[in-house]
Amino acid sequence: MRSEIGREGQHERSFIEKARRAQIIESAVAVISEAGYAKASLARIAQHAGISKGVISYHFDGKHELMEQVVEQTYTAVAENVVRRVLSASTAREMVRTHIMAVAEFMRARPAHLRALGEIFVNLRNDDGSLRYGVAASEPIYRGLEDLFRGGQADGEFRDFDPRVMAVSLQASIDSMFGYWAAYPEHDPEAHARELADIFDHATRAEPRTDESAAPQ
Amino acid sequence: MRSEIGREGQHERSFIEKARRAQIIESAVAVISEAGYAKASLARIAQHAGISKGVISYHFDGKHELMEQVVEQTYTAVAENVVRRVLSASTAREMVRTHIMAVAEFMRARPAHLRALGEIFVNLRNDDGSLRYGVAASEPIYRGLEDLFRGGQADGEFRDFDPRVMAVSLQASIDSMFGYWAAYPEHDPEAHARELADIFDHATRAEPRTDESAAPQ
Amino acid sequence: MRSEIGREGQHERSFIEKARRAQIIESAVAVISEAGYAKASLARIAQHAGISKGVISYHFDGKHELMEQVVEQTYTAVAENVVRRVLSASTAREMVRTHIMAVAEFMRARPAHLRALGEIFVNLRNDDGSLRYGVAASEPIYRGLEDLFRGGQADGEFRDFDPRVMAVSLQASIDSMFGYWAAYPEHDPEAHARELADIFDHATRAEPRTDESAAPQ
Amino acid sequence: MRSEIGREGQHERSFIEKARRAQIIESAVAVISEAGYAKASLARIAQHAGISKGVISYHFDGKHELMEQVVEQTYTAVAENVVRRVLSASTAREMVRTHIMAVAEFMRARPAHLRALGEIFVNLRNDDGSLRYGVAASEPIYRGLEDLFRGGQADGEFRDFDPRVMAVSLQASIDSMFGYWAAYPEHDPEAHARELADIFDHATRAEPRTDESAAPQ
DNA sequence: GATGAATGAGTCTTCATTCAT
DNA sequence: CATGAATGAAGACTCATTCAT
Repeated sequence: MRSEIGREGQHERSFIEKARRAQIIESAVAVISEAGYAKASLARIAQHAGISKGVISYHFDGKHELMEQVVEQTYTAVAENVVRRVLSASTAREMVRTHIMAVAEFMRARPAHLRALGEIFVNLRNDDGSLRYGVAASEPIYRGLEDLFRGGQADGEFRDFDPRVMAVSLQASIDSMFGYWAAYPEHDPEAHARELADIFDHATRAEPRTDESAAPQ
Repeated sequence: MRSEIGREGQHERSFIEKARRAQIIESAVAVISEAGYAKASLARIAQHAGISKGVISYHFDGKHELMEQVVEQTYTAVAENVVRRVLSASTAREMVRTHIMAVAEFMRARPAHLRALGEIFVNLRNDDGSLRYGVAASEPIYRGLEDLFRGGQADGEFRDFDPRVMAVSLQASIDSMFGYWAAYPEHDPEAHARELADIFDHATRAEPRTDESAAPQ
Repeated sequence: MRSEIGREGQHERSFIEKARRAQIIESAVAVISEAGYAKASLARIAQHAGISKGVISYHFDGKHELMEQVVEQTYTAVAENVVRRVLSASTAREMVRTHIMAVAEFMRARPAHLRALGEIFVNLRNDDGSLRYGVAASEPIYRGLEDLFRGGQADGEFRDFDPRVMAVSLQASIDSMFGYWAAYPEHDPEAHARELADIFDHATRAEPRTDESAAPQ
Repeated sequence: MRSEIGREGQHERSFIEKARRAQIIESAVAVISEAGYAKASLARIAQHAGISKGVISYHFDGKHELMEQVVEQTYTAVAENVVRRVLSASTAREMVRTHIMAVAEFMRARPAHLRALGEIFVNLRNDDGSLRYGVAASEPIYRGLEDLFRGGQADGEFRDFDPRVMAVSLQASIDSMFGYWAAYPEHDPEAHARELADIFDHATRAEPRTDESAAPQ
């Protein structure tokens, strides 16, 4: 009901409304994560929540807003969790490793949320057909990682590389860790995360010596 | 159709049929890449091809098969291209670099195909709701990279790491390179590819010395 | 509600209730006149009144009754106004002219009410699908005009014509005056009213002479 | 299907399509005229035509286009019929009378069409909420009548009056004739038409003499 | 081989109404 | 008295599929 952000002039939500919205969002997450975005109709989400279709329309401006809320909620949760832990690390090197491990942990705790997030990212579109959350939605993450990398380079912890490409690649590798685990549930995500941390540790660290270590060709 | 003659295997398709199928596949690629999977209805694909909707149903068993054919065709093209070039390299290290560069090249040559491939990968589902091409579809790639890595490790070119995790991460990083370029067309994909090659060069190569180089924690 | 007390007639409504009903009716008028009948949902009316939807249901038996009340209120106001002024005229000829001018005046004073009235007239239907207010709703007006015309004919002021057809045509012309003004706000309604009075003055008055003035054919 | 006017570059309709469109339009007319615009859902129209809902969407771009087609078809039929007959009259006075009689005739022949026309006129709205056919849609009629009146004034057949107001009033009176007949089916529309012709004959004709004929006040 | 036509299930959304608080 | 919440039916529209020609 009504709109959400920029609450100009109205309406802190009642307790019961917040509860309903939360319930519907959870159902949306569950349905999307199980059946995929395309099959996640309002009917199905309502059915999963045990409510009537109209309730969703009552509490959300439309499917679009519901999806955005799913993203916002999940995203916020991930960010808080991860950022807090990353900031507790002292060196850039440790920060990268912590970032990877923290995301992996969150992923183990809430696989459905992450899956739903992924589905919405690649599917939700604006009216003009453009992706609502494209790569651009990851900008904040890229930016944060870039800063981190630049800091490490300034400190001499990291070698000289393009921080943006490193950020994009790291983020993609983390995402794939989740996807891989989803496909192979017997796979050990923690071990994967540790390996991944090693990979980017080697990829970023300053050259141990002044050898002829640059890439050939 | 697809059943009357020589039903034990495939009947060989007539010239005209092959042409029609190719034409339809190309239109599917174009529409998916422009409008996204969800908006890629048969009607739109037919319109783009300048034919009637019925023709698609005539030449393909259904939308599902059409999508599978799009994947198969594109996939085959990528694989041939990349594999041939990778095999021309002599060391494992060079092979990895060549792999990255070859994919990047293909991607620049056929962005629509890659985009369509991505859309189908994350959207096409079996009747039971499971993803038709999940991570599992990348198994052949993973397998190939694994072998490559293992070879390099045996040769002493590469350090000791989990080849599967490395394969998954590399593949994801390559995919993200494409996605990033799609979102930021002014971004230089070749430079990105070179950076990426450097990243995985550092990530895989044998330790230059017997330092205290392992990651902490 | 509307039933507990004094159920044999109407219970007299409390002050607050009358105020609420008036407020809701005004909002209904405003919304109908701005957005049209089809878009005048209870939700919109409630929103315009700054109250909750339930209130309307509480004070009115349903949308149907609300609409009827809008008609009744407006209709009463028009009738009182016009009738009083018409009766102050002394000849039938002046009465017709006064009738036209009085309606025009009311129309300028309350355009929204007239517009809403019109919308409800052509839209509100009984459960069986028949128009709630069809032409039949204008019977009182027709009747009044008929009497007026007949009086004028008896006095020799008016020529011999069918008073019912004249009444229907006059009323329609008056209504159209309003509609035309609504469509062309720069149009001068008072001039229009004067012209219209002239038209029906010529149409009704007794033949100036005993010419061969009857219509041909 | 596809769009209609401005047939740039495509598509004369097949025989069968024309037939279907005609059939659907007739059903729309019937349903609107019987149940009213608000109840004339695509479902009902389809049911009346004995076809599935989707057929309508297939042959028309949407409900909006269907409604416009109903108007266009009916309008064209009326116009042709009436204009042809009016032009056969020789004096302005006769033309006015013929106009009235011709519309009355058409109205008797196709009451449902006229009723549907009326319903759509006052109900169909553009996306922005404005009436698709407001008074403005009658402009061509007004214009034609105006010319006619001006001609008569120039010839000395008609007295001096505002042709626009006369046109609006005449048209409204004609419309009301139809509405009245619809409400009172036992009413004789031909007699009504004759009376109406008399009314406007008196209203328009030149003053027989130089009496004291101007309106009082 | 190809087409246009038709179907019917499924999509989101709107809405008048009811009800517990 | 008033509210927010919920319902369930009905709305227009989309789409993959089927079929006669």
